Amino acid sequence: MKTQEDVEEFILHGHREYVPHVSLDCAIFGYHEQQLKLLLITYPALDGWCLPGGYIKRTEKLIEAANRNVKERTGVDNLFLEQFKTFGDPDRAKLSNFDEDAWFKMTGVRLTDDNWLIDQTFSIGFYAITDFSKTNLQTDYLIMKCAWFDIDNLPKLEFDHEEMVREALHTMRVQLYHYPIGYNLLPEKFTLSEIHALYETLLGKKLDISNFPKKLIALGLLKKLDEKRSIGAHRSPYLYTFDKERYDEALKEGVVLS
Amino acid sequence: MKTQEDVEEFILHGHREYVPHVSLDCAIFGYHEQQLKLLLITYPALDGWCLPGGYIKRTEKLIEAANRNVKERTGVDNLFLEQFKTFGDPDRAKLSNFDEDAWFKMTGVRLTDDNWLIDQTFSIGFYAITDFSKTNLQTDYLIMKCAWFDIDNLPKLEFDHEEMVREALHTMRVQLYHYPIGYNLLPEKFTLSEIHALYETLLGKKLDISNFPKKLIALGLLKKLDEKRSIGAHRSPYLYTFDKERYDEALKEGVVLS
DNA sequence: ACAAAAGTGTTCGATCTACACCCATGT
DNA sequence: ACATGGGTGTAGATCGAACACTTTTGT
Repeated sequence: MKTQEDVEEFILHGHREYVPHVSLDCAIFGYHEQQLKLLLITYPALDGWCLPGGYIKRTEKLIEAANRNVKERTGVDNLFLEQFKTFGDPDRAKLSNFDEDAWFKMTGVRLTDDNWLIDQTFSIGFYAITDFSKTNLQTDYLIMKCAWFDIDNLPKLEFDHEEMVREALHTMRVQLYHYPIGYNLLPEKFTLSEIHALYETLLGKKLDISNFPKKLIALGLLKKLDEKRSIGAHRSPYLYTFDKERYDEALKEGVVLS
Repeated sequence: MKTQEDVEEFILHGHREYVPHVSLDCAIFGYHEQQLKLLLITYPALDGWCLPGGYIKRTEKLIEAANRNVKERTGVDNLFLEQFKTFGDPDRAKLSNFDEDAWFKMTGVRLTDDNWLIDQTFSIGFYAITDFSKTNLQTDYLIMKCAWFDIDNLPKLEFDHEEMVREALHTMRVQLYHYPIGYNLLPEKFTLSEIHALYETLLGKKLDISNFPKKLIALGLLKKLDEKRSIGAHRSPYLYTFDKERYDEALKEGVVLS
């Protein structure tokens, strides 16, 4: 959505290119140096923050649409993306404070009651995780703001997006030991401390530093390398990598050691 | 869908009452005496079998629509119903062998290309389990056949419904120890043998008879009663019930002992 | 007494948890 | 040598699988 013409076309005739009544929303988690953040956006004429989302093209597979969505906001492609739930109660998208005039000013089009965007819409929830320091946030003609928020300090969200975030977090945490989450969140080679911090942050709780590596290695997700990294005035830690083969299997099979 | 007028109205103007482009499909598993079956239906003018499904009324919550669907087919209300995945790839509903003339004979309406039923539709998958001996299968003006099939001997299914069944089975089996599945599948009071047979059948594998009760009791799902049941020429087994309070918690919390 | 089914231990090993301990490194 | 963070080891508890054993019941 680059120009105002794009927007007008989308509002008036978007249902030709996109399937109406169905959208997707992405809970994109961002990790970096022991901080867990969530990407939120704002739409024109709406006060509050929302999960980034959008409609699905008639030619697209579901996962492709989710990927496109994530890429449009963050610049990052081919992230690990996983469906967690679909939302569709009739009152889920009730707008509390839609400012018609502000919308008109922004878009140049009045939203009439018969517009395809007004009708009830189901939303398929996806979640993803990326390294927020490597993203390149992009707004849009229809997306006013786009920013990372600390997961423990989220603003009030519009629609049913707070429930979505709860469900997304829960699913992500359950799947953390079973899917190749975290693959893109660490450098190619990393230390145990780094992955330990990552898992603690994602799970939001302490993990015993001694038992933690045993578990991951037992699961076969980690490979110990023969290299060390110098970190200054302390003992040099060994480096590890993810066992890519195992991870690819996991993606196909769905689960590592089910 | 009782009369031909209903059907005509539905085909021509259904999108007024129902949300177009979105449907749901239910994998309804049926259990009875160590048999696991799946409910399948056929539509007019289509050779193959499908999962029962339908559209969602504009006034309905998602779970209510799923419930209505299950009740319309089986007569059973208020089953445990759980979403497992949403399907929406553009080619998922390609009809291989749609017989236009047969459809016209059945319904009295020709399906034109601009009909709301023809357009791309996303489907939200639900699964449920019931006791098939207590169901009362019902067909419809738009549902020609409706029958239980042995889970190990399913016919070829239309659309992407084979994938749906695979996913539904997988989700059900993962959730078996965490959700109050099976609550409606056994009599109020039952023996360990009965619930043991149930779990073996649902999981499709043998479970050690000795360790099995320990696990369920440890999870707190079972309560041992002070009664026995006489079963003839053998030792009388104790009776058990589900711990309803624990189960209700599980429904709210989502998980028993996460 | 017996067959058949119910129900209870008991052993062994794997896995988790908590914590104490040793190692490496630069100042 | 010591402070600091990296890494290993171990004792105890818990869990799970496998399998043998005892109990109950009607004939």
